Amino acid sequence: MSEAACIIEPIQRKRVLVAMSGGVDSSVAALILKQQGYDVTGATLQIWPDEPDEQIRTDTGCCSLSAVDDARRVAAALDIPYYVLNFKMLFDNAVIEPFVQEYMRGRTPNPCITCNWKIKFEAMLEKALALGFDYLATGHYARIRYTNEKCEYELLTDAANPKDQTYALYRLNQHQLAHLMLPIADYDKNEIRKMALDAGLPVAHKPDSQEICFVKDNSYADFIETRTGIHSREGEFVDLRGNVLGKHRGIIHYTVGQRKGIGLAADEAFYVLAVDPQNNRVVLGHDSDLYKNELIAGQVHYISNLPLALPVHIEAKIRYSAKAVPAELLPAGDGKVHVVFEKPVRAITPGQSVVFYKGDLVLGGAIID
RNA sequence: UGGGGUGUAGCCAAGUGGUAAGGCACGGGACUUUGACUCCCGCACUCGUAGGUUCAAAUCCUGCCACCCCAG
Repeated sequence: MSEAACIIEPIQRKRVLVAMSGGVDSSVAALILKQQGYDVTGATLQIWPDEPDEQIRTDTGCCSLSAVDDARRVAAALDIPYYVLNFKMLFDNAVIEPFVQEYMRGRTPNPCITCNWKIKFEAMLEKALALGFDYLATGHYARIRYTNEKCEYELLTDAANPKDQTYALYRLNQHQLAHLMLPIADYDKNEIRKMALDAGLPVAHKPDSQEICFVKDNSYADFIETRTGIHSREGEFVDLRGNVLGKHRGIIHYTVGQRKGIGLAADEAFYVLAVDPQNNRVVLGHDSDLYKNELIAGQVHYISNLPLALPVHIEAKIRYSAKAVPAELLPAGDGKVHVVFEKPVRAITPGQSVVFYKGDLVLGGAIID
């Protein structure tokens, strides 16, 4: 196939809106683009309703309000225009509400994936394009490549980079990739911090974010109870045979593979094997009971427009910090997929995403049933 | 109130004269842009209680208390 066959022409203009979280990564992303000569503007999403002073957090979190202050200072230091975009309603509807509902159903959602999917690369990107920008840029660790063979954009991991974030980006499509820049992809975290330091950015030493951005103190269960007004009901811990082992504090407190917080003393540690919202039960077992070699997943998404011929051998990753492991991807009816792993994997968790890779290439992913 | 047994941290449990293992739970930290896992550290100046023997006792002796079992 010749280059002439390609329909999509890479865009040549240079106005870039950088999604600035107030953290080091996105700040340096803006820095790099500016140094490369792009017409750079910064923007922070305001996604969480204003609250009194306590909301001014000084700790981590990709999206807390202190993020706005930090991002604004970085923008000033870089001498670029800066805006705050109010996405509170959308964030509430598209991220927080589903997050809460999923937990109520006994599942374990990943709000960061939803946020990237619905907010950053959908709503924010469209907003940027509507405002006349050519690109949206973020501080994610992942690479984008345009291939002339397929006339498509590809999302790639940086195998050497332990900060790889492709797991959270598997919902990207061709349109989005065509307008997305990930400037920090070729650097590692130490280099990024050094660049921030050298440029005198005020966030050079800010710690990495790590909590759910809209939940304080990691107490997501409290958050759910407060928001829904429903106090979680106590229920039974049972073993695989249905024997009652004790009482749990409400299913929203548990996720598959969890050890902490069960409170039962035994010869061997107990882990959550499954959450059963119908009977308000939590099934417990031991570590060896957590390994399974297959899963069914829905809401399948592929990055390429070209259909992926199933079955196909891939590598699959079942959670953010897991390793991608060899698996076979099969059709499962209803538009779902059946993933069969070569070796059993630990703690397959409903609500989490399974992401498909082929070497460095990110193929797509789905949400585990 | 006859006989036997047991009593070590929140739970289980080593230890039988030489100065309190371990597991689970729990707490703290590291790691981590979800929830987890994992890793590291901590966790009985004290062994039901009161005395006694001994250079030295959780370990031996005695009283008391508690619980369990078997008998009537």
